[in-house]
Parts: sequence; C-alpha cells; structure tokens
Amino acid sequence: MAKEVVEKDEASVDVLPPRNPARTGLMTASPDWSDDENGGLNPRDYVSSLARGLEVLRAFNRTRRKMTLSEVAAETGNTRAGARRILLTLVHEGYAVADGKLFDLTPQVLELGYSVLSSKGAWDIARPFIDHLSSELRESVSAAVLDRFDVVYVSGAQYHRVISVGITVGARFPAHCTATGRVLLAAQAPEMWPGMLQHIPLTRMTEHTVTDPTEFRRVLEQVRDQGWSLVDQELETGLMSIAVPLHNPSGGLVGAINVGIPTVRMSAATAIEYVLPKLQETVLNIRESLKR
Amino acid sequence: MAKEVVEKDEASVDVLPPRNPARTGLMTASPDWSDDENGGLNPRDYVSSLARGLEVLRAFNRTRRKMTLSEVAAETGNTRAGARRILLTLVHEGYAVADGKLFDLTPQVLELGYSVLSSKGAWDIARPFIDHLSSELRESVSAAVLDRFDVVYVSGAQYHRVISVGITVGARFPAHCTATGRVLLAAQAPEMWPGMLQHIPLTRMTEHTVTDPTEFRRVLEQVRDQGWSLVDQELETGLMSIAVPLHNPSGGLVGAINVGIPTVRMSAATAIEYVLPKLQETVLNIRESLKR
DNA sequence: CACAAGAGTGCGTTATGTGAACAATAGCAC
DNA sequence: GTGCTATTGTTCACATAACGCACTCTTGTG
Repeated sequence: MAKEVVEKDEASVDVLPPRNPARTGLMTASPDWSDDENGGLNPRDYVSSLARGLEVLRAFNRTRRKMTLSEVAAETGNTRAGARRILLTLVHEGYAVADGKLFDLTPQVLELGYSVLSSKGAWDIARPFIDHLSSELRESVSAAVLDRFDVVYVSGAQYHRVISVGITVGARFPAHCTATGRVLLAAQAPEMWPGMLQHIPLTRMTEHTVTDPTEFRRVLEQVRDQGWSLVDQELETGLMSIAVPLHNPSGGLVGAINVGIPTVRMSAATAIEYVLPKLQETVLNIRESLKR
Repeated sequence: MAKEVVEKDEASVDVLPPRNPARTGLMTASPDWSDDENGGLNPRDYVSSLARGLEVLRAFNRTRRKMTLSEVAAETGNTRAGARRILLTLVHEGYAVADGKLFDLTPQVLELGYSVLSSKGAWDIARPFIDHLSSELRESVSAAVLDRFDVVYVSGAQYHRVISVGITVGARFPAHCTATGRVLLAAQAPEMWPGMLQHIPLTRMTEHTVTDPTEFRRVLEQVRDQGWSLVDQELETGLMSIAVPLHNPSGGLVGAINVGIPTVRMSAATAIEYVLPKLQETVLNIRESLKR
C-alpha cells in the first residue's frame, strides 16, 4: 500500500524531476530544446519543497477545485503529512482556504501568474485592435504566446453567434496543431529547429492532425516562408484557425494573433482571401502602435 | 529602486515567519477577517520554502518582470544564496527562464492560477451574457470575485469607443471603492460585518472615495438592501461603475457583475434608469442558465 | 459497536537556509 | 588600457527545519 500509483509524471518522488537543465555556471536562455535533456542539476541548487508546493497548486488546476488532504496527497504523489504541511502553508499565506475538510484555492493565486498576462503592456495595446478585428469579422480573435510546445492564450475577444469559438485567457493547447502554435514555432531561430522537431510530440488530436515529422517540417517551412498559418480541424473537428505572428517594432517576436472560425461558416479559401488580409493589417497596426 | 539593507526580522531563526516575509509588505496574505490574528500555527504545519518561493513569484508580479538574482533576493528578503536556489528551482520546473543574469517568468505560471479563472465553469456560462450586455450597452462589462478586501476580475468584455474602460482579467482593486467590491462585501454574512468593517482599510483613491467607517457602513447597508451598487469616481476620477451580485440557483454568492461607464458619457441617474435594469436582467438570465 | 478512511502527531533522517568566504564582473578614476 | 573597488554570482559547512514513516485520534457507516 503506502504509495498509490501516480501515473502522471512518475518522477515526483525523489530525484530531480526532468525539465530545463540550467547548469551551474552558464545559464540557459529561453526554453532550450537542445538535447541535454538530462536533469543534471546540483542538488544544492534545488528546493524540492517549492516544487512540491507548486505541484499542489497545479493539481487544483488539473482536477478543478476542492480536494481533501488525502486527495491532494494522492494527486501530487505526496504523503498525507507532506500534503498537509503544504496545504496549511498555502492557507496561511492566503492562497487557499480550508472549508471543513475540503481545501480550495483563492483568487490570490492569480497574483502568481498575473504578470505574464499584463506583461510589457504589449497586449494592453493590442487589445483594442483585437476587439476591433473581432467585431469587424464577427469572429473570435485571440492572442497567444509560446511556452515550450504549448501555446498559451494571453488575450482574446470572443464573438458570439450561434456557434462560437470560446477560448479563455490562460488556456493552453499543443502548439503543433494550432495556427498560432505553428506561426510561433516557425518563427523560432533556425538553430532551434532540429531540437524542436525532434522533441515536439505530434499528438493526434483529430483525424486531420499532421503527425508525421517530415510532413510537419514541411508545413513549418511553408508557414515560415509565407508568414501565416491556416490550420483546418487539426485541433478540433469543425474548427479552423488562421494566424499571423506579431513582432514588435524592433523585430522581436511578441506572440501570435489568430482568428478562429467554425468550418461550417467559411471555407479555407475564403478565410485566406477575406480574413487573412484583415489579420495582417491588424498586426501591422498593432506594431505601429507599439512604436509609440 | 529599493536596494536597501535587507535587515529582515533578526530572530528569523525559529518559529513561524511572520505574515509576510517580504519587507515591502504590500498585500498581506491569509484570509482571516475574524480576530484570531494569532499566527498560532504549529511550526510543523508550515513549509517556509514554499512560502519563500511563492513570494518570489509575486515579486515578479510586483516589479513587472526580469530581475537579477540579487534584485530578487532584496525584493523578497532572501539571501542571495536562497534566492538563487529558488530561482534555479523555478527554472528547472519551467516556471522561469534565465536569460543571462536576468530571470523572467514563463507563461507556465498561468497554470498555477488558471483554475480560479475557469472555475466551475460558471464564468464560462456567464461569458456570452456578459458579451451580449457589453455590445447592447456599448460599454465594458466585467465579472469579479472577492479576495479578502480586494476584488479580482475573472472575466470581462471590453467595449471600445474613444474612451474605454480597460480591465484585464486577473486585475485587482480595493473592494471598498468599487461597485463590484461593495456588492460583494455587502453580501457577506452578517456575522462577518463587524470584523470586516473593522479591518478593511478605507484607502482614499480619489477625492470622492468614502473613507469614513460610519458612512461606509451606511453605504454598505444601502447596497445590501437595494441589491446593487453605484460607485461614482471613488476609484478613479472619470469612472463610474454600477454592479449587481450574481447568485447561483441555490442562492450561493458566485461573484458580481458590473458595467464601467466613463462619467463623461452618462449621469448616475441615467445609469440607474437605463443600465441597471439590463444588468439585473442579465444576472437573472445567467442564473437561469446555471440551473441547467 | 466495530470498522474503515481520513486527519493529525512524534521522531529519526535527510535536505535546506544561513552566513561567510571565494570568484567573477562591472564601474570608475586615472 | 591598468589597477582599484563595489557589486553580483557561486560554493561551502553546519545548524535546523522539513521529510516520510509509523502511529494515534476522529469521524462517518453499516
């Protein structure tokens, strides 16, 4: 008995979990997809209590709220005693509340990640343009950034008709099968491509998802060369999305903006003909605004 | 900025770190309005490493991104060695990246607080109604929940005219001078009122802000009795806001929804006559939807 | 009332924080 | 440029705080 099967990431219990290596001495910049996926981290440079605590917070996100101590322990691979200490700490610091035996997060946890959403103010500036594009096209528009192999939505305007494409801020999807994701992946520096292409899991999401590495590489090359991406039902059946990258005035990649369109409403050809120019115009306008 | 000596609390070597380790002490944690302000927490029940780590994450939010190790140490009241271990842990877990000597958070931190935004799906359901109200009124509409004495915005639709009221999801404002805040405070159980009224800091934000406790109590009573709140330029000059509470079908308080209106565009009387009914209708519709 | 499941506790062992020393930079005066 | 100093990043040793384990206590169920 004792320990349940923790089927998620098995590494949760002793030795250093694998992730970004960060060697001592030279610091690795930007999510490195290079091949040194070791875990070679000096034990002195690691605080496992912190990692465990963060894992508890994530557990609440996975399971969607309200768990007992034991559930948290099982979910995170902790002992009950350990989970209890962590939960009480979170309560003490105001990140969680204990309601009887059920623990729950408070809105204070937003303080932990909020800066990413409001960062640099670039998205604040982009916001009106996104809204405007949304009402003009009468479709949902959103902005996303890349986090490893996921896209994370940082802003968005939903346009609601009968069918609507709903994306919440903070949502996360695999990059390989989303238009924003492909635009962002394609915009990575050339030297990143090998590692990226080697490590990215081309998970099949629908019958249309591109899962062949060679084909995926070709797709990415095309996206890079044409400067936009259209993805037709590779993430979700019935959903088409078209995206372009957003660069700041100095040329740096800020993120990507996409329009999500239910396939019943428009063909891919129509989207390219009608939506794409407006999307491109929008990012140009945003970029212009960022100058000031 | 803030590069002073880090004198910490000298006796830090034993039991229970005080409430907020960070000297800068904005935003103290721990959600007890009641008077049990003991701090009486068994050392066994507290993981200070976790609290330190979370404090580092918050430091990034306060200062808005990119800090060196030493800056983080100073900002959080840690030693450089300790800050380093925490930062390297965050990097290892993917929450941060080290770019040369500058550390920065990644979008992965959103995973920590995301569940609050997407919780229970109540806000997902409310979302279309909020959007609809926004386009109908041609004003920005948002939804918020209470976190101690702050309101935190969890959803919103911005309507952009020349002047627009811009609120980002995750934003946080003092509850006492916002319409949503007053609605939520007023909806607290009667036995909470004394502690609440005693502890809430009635910070002056504009010349209109109600800062007198007695008057504030009267205001709150009125809000409770009438079931809505209109706040005229008490948070920000030129901004008026009107809010109503949102209850779920079983009567529990879910949050509040408000319409923000630039004062140049409408008088308070007009807002009450014209906006309030639509707002009330909207929450009724949302509540109806939540039943299913 | 017995039983099971979960919550809380004491203790030996391990991992972590601290402060100080050391190393590498960055400024800065010249 | 050279040499100086102030600042920041890194390492180390040791005191101690946090861990898991095994245990007890509480609560809810038949």
